[in-house]
Amino acid sequence: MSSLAKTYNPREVEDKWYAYWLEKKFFASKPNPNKEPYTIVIPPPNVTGVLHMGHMLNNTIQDILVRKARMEGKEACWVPGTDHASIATEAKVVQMLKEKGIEKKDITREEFLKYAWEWKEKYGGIILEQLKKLGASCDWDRTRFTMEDALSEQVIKVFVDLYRKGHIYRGARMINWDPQGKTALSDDEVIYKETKSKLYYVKYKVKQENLSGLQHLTGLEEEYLTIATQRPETIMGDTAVCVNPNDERYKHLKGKKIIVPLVNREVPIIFDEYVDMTFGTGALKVTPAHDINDYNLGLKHNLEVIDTLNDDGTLSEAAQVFVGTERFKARKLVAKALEEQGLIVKVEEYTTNIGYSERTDAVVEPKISTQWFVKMTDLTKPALENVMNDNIKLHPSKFKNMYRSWMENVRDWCISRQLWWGHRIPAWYLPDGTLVVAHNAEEALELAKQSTNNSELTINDLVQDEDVLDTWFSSGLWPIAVFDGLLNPDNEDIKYYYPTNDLVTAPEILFFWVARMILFGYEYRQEKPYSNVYLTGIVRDKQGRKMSKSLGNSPDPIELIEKYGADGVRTGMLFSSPAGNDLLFDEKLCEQGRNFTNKIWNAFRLVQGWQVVETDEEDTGNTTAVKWFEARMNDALIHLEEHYANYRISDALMTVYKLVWDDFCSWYLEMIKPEYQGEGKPSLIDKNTYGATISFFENLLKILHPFMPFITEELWHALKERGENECIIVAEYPQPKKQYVAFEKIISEGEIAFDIVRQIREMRNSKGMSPKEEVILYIKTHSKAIYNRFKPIIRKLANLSAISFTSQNMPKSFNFVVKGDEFFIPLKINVAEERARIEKELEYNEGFLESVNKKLGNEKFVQNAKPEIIENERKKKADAEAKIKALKKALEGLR
RNA sequence: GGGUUCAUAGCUCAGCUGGUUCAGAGCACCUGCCUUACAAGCAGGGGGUCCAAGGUUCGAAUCCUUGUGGACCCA
Repeated sequence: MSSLAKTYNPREVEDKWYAYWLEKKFFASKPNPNKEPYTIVIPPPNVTGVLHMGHMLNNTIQDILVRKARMEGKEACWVPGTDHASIATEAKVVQMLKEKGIEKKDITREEFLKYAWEWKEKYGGIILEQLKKLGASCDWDRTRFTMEDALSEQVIKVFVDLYRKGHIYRGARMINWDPQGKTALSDDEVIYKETKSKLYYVKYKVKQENLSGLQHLTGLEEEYLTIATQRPETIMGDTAVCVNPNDERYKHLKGKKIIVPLVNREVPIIFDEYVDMTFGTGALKVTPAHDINDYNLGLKHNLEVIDTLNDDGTLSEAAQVFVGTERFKARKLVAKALEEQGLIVKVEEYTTNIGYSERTDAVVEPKISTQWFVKMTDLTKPALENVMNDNIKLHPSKFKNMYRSWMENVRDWCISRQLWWGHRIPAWYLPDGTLVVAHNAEEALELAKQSTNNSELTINDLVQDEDVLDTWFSSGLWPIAVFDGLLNPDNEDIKYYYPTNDLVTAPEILFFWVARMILFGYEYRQEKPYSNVYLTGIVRDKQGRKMSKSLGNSPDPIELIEKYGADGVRTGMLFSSPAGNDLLFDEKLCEQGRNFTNKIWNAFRLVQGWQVVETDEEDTGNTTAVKWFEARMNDALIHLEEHYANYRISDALMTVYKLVWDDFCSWYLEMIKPEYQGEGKPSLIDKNTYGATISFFENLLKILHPFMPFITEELWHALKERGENECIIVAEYPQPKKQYVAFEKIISEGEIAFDIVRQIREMRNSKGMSPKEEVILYIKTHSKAIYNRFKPIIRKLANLSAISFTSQNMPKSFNFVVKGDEFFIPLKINVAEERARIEKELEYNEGFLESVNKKLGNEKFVQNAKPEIIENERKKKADAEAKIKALKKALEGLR
């Protein structure tokens, strides 16, 4: 017997093969005009990142696609790389400096960047190393980084180009300010969460006109207007109070002024239908500097803008009171001060949606600020069209609608970030404040000299914009930039690999990233960046919670790989992850994956213990077994191709899983398994069967390879001596043959045979008989021919001492019916029990026949249904009738 | 509030343009087995009013309407 371990040990093989593939340069790709290119660019993970379960899923899928394409003889190229992730990385570096006792504000930009690069060099490659453990077959020689010189140059070029084409502008706008990260956020980086808050009802004093006597006449002492606000700390920035012109309660206030509490500012009462009369008191305080809607109202009514907050979220000088106090503390202090002045009418509990920074989780502050924007309306047109017409296909397609609604309602994209780590905006300011956009300082100086007619200007007169670009701006260029397609638009790589084929990413960044790549693709290559976008789901825990560090519910992928093997984890991830659906991850899935590798391993152990003998013995059923499996495998290959074509990777895996486990191991190998020859002696098998089996095994390994690269490479070499470049990673992928009649015939014969085997096994089970106890099977049929081929197989699998045909019913025997034929096994039986069993089956079949007859008896059905459907009903009827007849006869035999 | 999307077995999901014995798969569960490849295994089995109510149709898990409940996007 073999010396191989009973269980597969992935640790012994994974690193070995990965190193071998690298050594043989199997992942490397060069443009090859004789081959069709197949390209994927990796969604660049953050340099700060370590591998998480989302990456595992995402990159496993990419690797599957790439490996299959490579085996299909395509020039497969998977470009890896990382993303500089401005906010996240800067936060990490600031944190690191803090631990060293260095504050960011105490060092220069250059010093800071030096630390940042050091940090990047040290930690930035971790995630890529982890991907290697997973088996990712990236062309590592092509690894790129969004902030490396070559890529930065491309980013700057695009910025300047867009600016000069008029697509980029600078403007004062209400932006989302993250006071913790001290940066502006795009709308997409704000997460709205339902938050418990309070609604304060505050009295504002209406200013009385100085008309003498009037006051006395009307008897009015002092009039107050009550407003409701969630943010009392912004009161000091109020520059109006607004009511609805249709609101009867306030009509008399037209033209009056009101006094803002605490700061005693006199502001107008304005009228606008924007105000919801039913909310709060129907009176709205207007703070243009701190609310987007108020800002718009302010624009419309020409209100003063008073910004009462500093960048760090503390109150500014303009607030006059509580200057320097943090905003939430200020809220309490203001409320208290108002209370003391008797101006608080009441306070209500209130639930509202509040925006949080995706990066720092700080409450986002609406703020007026000068930022850089990309004008989106002109650029989005081709990006929308080509997704809607399926030129770029989204998988699953349900995301098309979401994509459209976003693209149709797109707002200008705020691309500046108040950070140091990133691509610094190539804009320079002259002493007089004029702006020059250029590729570098030298060019800027030249332009400045020209525009000012001042040749005396020096580089020291120019001050570069402090801001950097949104990270998505550079990652939007990724599919072009990794091939240097912006600086050398006609280079060989970009011409060969672009457009790429597939992109695998998460739906949550469909807009952040995917849309922007598409938009840039059309702007700079007049071509889509890829043909298919496969959207994976979010990996969640068993309870459906998103995996997160704070919850601590995410397993460490590397530990999982150590525990179950990369192949086991890869398949585990895919067992339950249809495209676009969230994956509820359970470690059990990896266990199932590991068990599968073990199953394959043991199938190999079985086969490798065999020895070929020359034999003249007549066919033992092996010929049938081989033909049957050949047909089954072909069938599976056809389905497999369909699944791949539709990006149903999970279904593709399941097809292979069942083919290997059920058809190959449970049926085929059991059919051909030779007799045990005794301790230490190899089992003997005929040459044809052995050869066919090895070839089946090879094909199975090939179709398994994209899912389980390591074990398949190991067994590929264990199965046969191979040359040093004859690896499964580059072996030819099996193609299905055109399905022909012989295949269908043997599969249906096999189905009957298996039915018989199952019936006999069930009989043994229900009667508590040992599988070792041999029995005799009698078949009563009109068409003996259909059993000819499978007779020896049925005998072997059901452990029968003999199979005979009979023309008579056999009384006192166990009997069953398959497809209208009767089967008898002489046994001591309980007649009543058997009758009951058969009567139950008869009842079901009669009911079924009745429903079929009803259908066929319905004139409208016969008139309207398609011919093949009617034909099918007739066949069902005939089958049911034959079965009923046989069951009735069986009952007669049991009298 | 507007939009998109989903609801099928205990769990995760298939089920394509209505029609195969259509009610499925995997896992889980139950029963019996350490049967010389595999107990990380083998053999067998039981699970569902296809969210609800209407409608279209000869025929509905599938199409339409309404409702309920969830998810996501946008405000």
